[in-house]
Amino acid sequence: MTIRESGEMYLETIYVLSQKSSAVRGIDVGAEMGFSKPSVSRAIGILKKDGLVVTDEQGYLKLTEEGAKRAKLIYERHTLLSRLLINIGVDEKTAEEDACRIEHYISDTTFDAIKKHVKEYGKKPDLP
Amino acid sequence: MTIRESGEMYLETIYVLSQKSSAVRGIDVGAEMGFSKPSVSRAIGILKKDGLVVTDEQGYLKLTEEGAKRAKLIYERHTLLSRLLINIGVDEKTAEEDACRIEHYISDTTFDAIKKHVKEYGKKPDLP
DNA sequence: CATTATAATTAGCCTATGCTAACTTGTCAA
DNA sequence: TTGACAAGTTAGCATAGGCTAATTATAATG
Repeated sequence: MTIRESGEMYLETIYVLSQKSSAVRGIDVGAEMGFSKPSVSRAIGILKKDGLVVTDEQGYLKLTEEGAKRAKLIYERHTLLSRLLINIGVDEKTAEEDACRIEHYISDTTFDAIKKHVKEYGKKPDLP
Repeated sequence: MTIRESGEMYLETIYVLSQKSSAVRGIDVGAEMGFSKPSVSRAIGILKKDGLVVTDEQGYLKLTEEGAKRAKLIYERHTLLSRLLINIGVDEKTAEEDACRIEHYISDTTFDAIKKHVKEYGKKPDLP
């Protein structure tokens, strides 16, 4: 089964948190996303079942290779979309928020176009 | 209650069909959207309850003033989004499809920015 | 007028995805 | 060792929004 918007958001959140700390727990994901523990528990269960996330010996969440690949893709979409919006004059906060909602619905084609556009017209330096 | 993505799509579809024909029925909406009659029936029931759609004496669907206002807003988003995507190099078909999915998630702020951008850089003539 | 086709509705199922309440588990400190 | 708190899980509820099957209502035709 293909993961959905919700699953993508969880995956992306785990990815982002993993970059700040190697010790990411469900509770941290929930705190970041503003969701309850049971919601996180179930969502992560699905990601595990789909082979995108595992729990290490200490009980911390780790993305599998496939999970990391997918998360990066989503995060890249997020970043690029955000920059596109900023390029056309949207303030950063709003761009960030809108990118978050829109990122799940963009086709690869549009994604490529945005990538190209941001490369050509981007005023923002590359993020780390 | 505020209508959601689904409700917006139904509303927009009724609006678009109403421009081609003044005799729009539930079945036409279903055909256009690829949804079953019961799905349409329920969705339209909600739009009616929300005062956005009514049925005229002949049983045809009509948007109320409020319904038409909302539908136009959504459709305008659709159109502008589509043009933005075309402007940055996405082919028309994909732009159309993506706009359809994204249109429900754009903030007013971003919408205004897109409007401005399309006005300045738009290569496409105004649609009717 | 009766039959048939078309449209709409009702009943009820399914999945996704949020929630609370309650239980379990594991760690840590008194 | 035990008690307590934090993290995770389970059970079960709600809503949104698809679906099929079956019914009802309306319109058109032999």
